[in-house]
Amino acid sequence: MDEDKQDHVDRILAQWRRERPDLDVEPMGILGRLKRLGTHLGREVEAVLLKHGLSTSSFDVLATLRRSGAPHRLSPGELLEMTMVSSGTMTNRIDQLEKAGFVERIVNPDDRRSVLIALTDKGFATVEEAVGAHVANQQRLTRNLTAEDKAAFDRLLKKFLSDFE
Amino acid sequence: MDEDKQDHVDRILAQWRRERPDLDVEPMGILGRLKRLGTHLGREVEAVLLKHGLSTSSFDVLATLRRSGAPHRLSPGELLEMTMVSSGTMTNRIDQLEKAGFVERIVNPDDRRSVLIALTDKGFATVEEAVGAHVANQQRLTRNLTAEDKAAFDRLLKKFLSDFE
DNA sequence: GGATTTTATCTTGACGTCAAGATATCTACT
DNA sequence: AGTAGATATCTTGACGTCAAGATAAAATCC
Repeated sequence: MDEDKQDHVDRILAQWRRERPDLDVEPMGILGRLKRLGTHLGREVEAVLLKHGLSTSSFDVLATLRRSGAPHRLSPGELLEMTMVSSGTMTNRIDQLEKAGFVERIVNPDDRRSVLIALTDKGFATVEEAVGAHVANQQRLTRNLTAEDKAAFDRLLKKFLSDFE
Repeated sequence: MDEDKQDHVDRILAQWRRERPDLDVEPMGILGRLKRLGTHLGREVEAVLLKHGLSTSSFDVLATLRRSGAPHRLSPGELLEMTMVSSGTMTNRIDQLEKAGFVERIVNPDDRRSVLIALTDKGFATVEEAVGAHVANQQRLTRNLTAEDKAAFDRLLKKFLSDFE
């Protein structure tokens, strides 16, 4: 199934083996493919969300609120925990979503340092539509992997990821 | 080996299953882990290169020139083909590297639209050191994967990646 | 109850990226 | 030769991100 065909990363590794035969580049192959694949997938995902007026960043926040369940409210701090971005980035994301009318900031009467980010009706409707298209897109993107591939891949990803979180 | 332990992505999927049991979220698990893993790995890589005064972006360009072999010169267009970035991004990267003294722009006598980007001695020395540390770091990052894991992972990545390039 | 430390969020300035368009040069065709 | 189209690079303006620090409010400690 063309598994032995040289791809872009193979050519990079071949160059390194020629120029620096002392280096063990096996990990570079894995990490290089992982990075390229991530870039491709990120662009595919972005393209679909854009049709719903959302960036990946915006979608991530709206989706986090949506899947948290009613009443669809979380503090910026709680959103932060779930999204691997800095606090400044989260402030920026919330600002945009608020400007677009997808969320609103509600003062937290119990802790005035804090604030609650609440999905508006418009935000809820938008993310509800977008998540359907997003999931369908994810299925499309993985359609060429067999069930066995997907299971093995997920197991390896989970194991690898566990080294970092 | 704790493969059944809930990780961050498992918790996200559980939330979606509760809120939207109609969605098939298996692909979301794979793509979510891939994205998070990529982010973690990217940060680890960046940290090591930073010790050599390089960003990942800068290193990518210098490494491409280095592994192309003597005389370590490529046009911006050739660099573009190998790096998945836009032409504007490449111009910006070259500008920085030139300012830092790692590369120089040499006019191409055969085609005056074009230019050759050449590693300076300083650039060569820097990338030569950096690539050693980088490869060692990549080995460290993958040290918890068995030889079988790595082979299986690479096979799956290559297959998946082939859908996009 | 007043001072200190901790927590939660936001602000600032810098960087890397992209899409779209500008510029300069080359190629091909008449 | 002259013109039209293709090609190679650079410019511009907008985003998303981060680290570091600012601000404000709570919690803790004496």
